[in-house]
Amino acid sequence: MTAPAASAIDPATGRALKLWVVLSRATASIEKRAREDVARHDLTLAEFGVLEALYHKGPMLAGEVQRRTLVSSGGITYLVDRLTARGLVERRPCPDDRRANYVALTPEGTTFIHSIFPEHAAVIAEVMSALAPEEQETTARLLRKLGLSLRQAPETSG
Amino acid sequence: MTAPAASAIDPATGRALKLWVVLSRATASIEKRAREDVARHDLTLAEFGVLEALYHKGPMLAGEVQRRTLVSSGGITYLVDRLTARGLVERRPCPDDRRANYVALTPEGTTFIHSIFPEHAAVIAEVMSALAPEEQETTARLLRKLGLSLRQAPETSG
DNA sequence: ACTGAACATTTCAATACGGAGATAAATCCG
DNA sequence: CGGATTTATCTCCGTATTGAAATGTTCAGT
Repeated sequence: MTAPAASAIDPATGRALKLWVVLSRATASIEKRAREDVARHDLTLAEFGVLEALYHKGPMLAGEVQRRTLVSSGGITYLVDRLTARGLVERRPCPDDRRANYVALTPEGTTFIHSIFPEHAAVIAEVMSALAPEEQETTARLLRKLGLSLRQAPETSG
Repeated sequence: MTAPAASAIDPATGRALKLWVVLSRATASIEKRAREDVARHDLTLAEFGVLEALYHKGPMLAGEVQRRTLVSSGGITYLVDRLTARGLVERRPCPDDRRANYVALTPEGTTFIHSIFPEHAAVIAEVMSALAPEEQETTARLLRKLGLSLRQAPETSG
């Protein structure tokens, strides 16, 4: 009688809920660790994400960075403003489309992310080392499947 | 020349980073969906989490709710304040320890969460239905392993 | 060329949440 | 018993983030 409604949950739903809880917790734990790591350099995870995206993909349109880093359109402006103020990135007008503009690392920004990325990657690697390589790949494959299904079918029921 | 540093990443680190990206994205997508669902009832996910915890476990000390819902100490006060203002939960003094107090659902709160929980659970179930039951269990098992390792070993390197 | 719709980005106000220190109660130890 | 330490919660402030409306741009149709 201590679990009033849980008993009314069918197995499939219970399984889904359990997965959701575990997924949330694991992500929160890792995020916390990652956040602490980048905080040493006075960065938020979102800021780090922008730098990393530019580092690995080169200059991108603001909208691309936005989609890649999963922040709102207002958020990307804020982030780029902050990083610009620190001299790590810069805006460049897009010649083809004057509505848009590129965001690119400055030389300082490149040096900076180049120096801190490996440490951060090492932290993530250590965190994930709780799983064997094969397990990591299995998890990634399943989560990718899950994530893709959500982007393809935003609203199904009705 | 378009991927300046990625080539310098060893396979194990690359695997870990890839998993981290996929994990973040999947969680963000599901969180977004879950957030939209509870927003219909003018709740944040954190508020829903508090209600759900109390619903399934009965009255708990504020600190327990905090640990379970992964918010800060300041956050739990804020959440309980808001839910109290809406008449959904109430604080009850703890007879044994006057510093502490229980947080419990009011009758209204119980009715409320009872009426909305199944819908929310159904949303989660639908989201997770992209994975077969066995896949869900595998994912949950691996993520649990990952999450546990983090709580047990907060700081390893040094 | 002119109108209006779609689009990329920015501005702006609102807010949920985290974190440090304060408060108050319980516990421990001499 | 009385002072020190730990524990549970709250208050206060900062701030990252979102969502809506505004701004300026492109493009299709006529």
